[in-house]
Amino acid sequence: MIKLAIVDDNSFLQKAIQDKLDFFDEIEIKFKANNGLDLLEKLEKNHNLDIILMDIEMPKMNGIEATEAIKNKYPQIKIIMLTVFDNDENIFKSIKAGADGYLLKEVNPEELHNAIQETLKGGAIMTPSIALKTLKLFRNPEVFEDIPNKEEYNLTTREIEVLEQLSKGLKYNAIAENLFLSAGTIRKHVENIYAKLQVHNKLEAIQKAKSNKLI
Amino acid sequence: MIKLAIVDDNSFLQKAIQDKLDFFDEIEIKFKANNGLDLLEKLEKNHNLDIILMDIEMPKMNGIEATEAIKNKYPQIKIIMLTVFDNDENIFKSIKAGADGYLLKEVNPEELHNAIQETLKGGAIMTPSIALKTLKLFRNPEVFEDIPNKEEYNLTTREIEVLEQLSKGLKYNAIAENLFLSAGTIRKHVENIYAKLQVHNKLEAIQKAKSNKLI
DNA sequence: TTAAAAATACGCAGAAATGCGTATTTTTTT
DNA sequence: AAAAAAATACGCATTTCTGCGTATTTTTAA
Repeated sequence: MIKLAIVDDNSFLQKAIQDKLDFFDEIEIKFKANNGLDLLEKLEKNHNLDIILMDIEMPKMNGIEATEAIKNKYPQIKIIMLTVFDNDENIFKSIKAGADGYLLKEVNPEELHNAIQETLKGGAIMTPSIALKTLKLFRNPEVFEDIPNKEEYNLTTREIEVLEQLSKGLKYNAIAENLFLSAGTIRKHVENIYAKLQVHNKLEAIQKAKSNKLI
Repeated sequence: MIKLAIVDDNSFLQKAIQDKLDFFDEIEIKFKANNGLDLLEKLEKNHNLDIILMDIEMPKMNGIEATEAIKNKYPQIKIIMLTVFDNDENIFKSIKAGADGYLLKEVNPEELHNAIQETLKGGAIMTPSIALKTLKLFRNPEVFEDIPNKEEYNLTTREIEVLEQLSKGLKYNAIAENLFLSAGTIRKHVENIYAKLQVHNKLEAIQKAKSNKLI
């Protein structure tokens, strides 16, 4: 059985999607959620899910933010965006957030079913109009120049230096030797870095630093 | 009638494609070419064409170069890449060259027919495995630079799954919960991953996996 | 020239990760 | 049907990391 969830703030559209899936015996709709927050709460209780059909425009937390959160916490769960809008920004952000597919709500039951199957097999599915936009975005390298996440973290020179060493996979002792400091000092710098970036381990710190072009 | 051309240096594969299309009455195979140069010469005489099914690996002029040339001279002609290889480099270069779709030769007649229709309607079609690679390329613009020396590490599916979770910064306990395994099993997988990649911590494993496009 | 910020350093406690060994069950290949 | 590979799981010892507290010295800014 395929364990699936539907996320949409419009209960009519929720029902419409459900109706499309009712044709298929091996799909079990584990639950429905009305927005990203609602979904995260429900996943907190039970994350035994294979795939999520996600609307984008929703109150409280939209589908893109939710996708990002889920892919960080439960990366094994597949997510297909299912929306009425196909504007570049939504597509681009959805892909960046980690969506595994992107369909328009007008999709027919067979296509939806096929998309679910292919996604679970490890492929990806897009409606042709979306695929075209994806290709066009691809040919246009400017889009990759990120919307500068210009948050200000106020890392000091020393902290960035330590981050750079961290990002090489070096242990505290090795970094201390490299910089002619005590290991304790390195630890303290790392603590301060974590506090400033609001993370709790090396990997998260490095990822956040990279995505903000601090290193 | 849809006016179509097939470009492939292997006459058996040319014929195989033709056979797939013979089912469909509205498709007219205007001509076949054996390589990019051959195609350009034939277009010189008659460019009254709707769509081209293009192989990539060909002598004299390959499909990517041909696509670039044709999109420059006859941009109204649609081009679907049809190949046995789905490596990142080919996909990336094809898209950059202006291809309107990308299918693997194992595609069945209905899918091929559908792809032709959708492409002529102004959409784009990719097989799921290609679409996935496209999405990944999208998320990792760095990969555009280096075509790596894909070493063979023989990681298993499970090991890659664990690596992916590791790369999100998840702790062993969280990974265990996500995959419904014991933490001990995750540890063992990680140990085996380290042995295979010849590294000794998460960060090195993730970096090595990424640079070899294992994740 | 003070006050603030940054850099340095240590200690303790607990959490997490790593290395090595062993062993059973399940799946795949031969 | 047998052999090999993959996936599962535990235990023990050790290292490394993380969080929190405290404190001194150096550098920078008001």
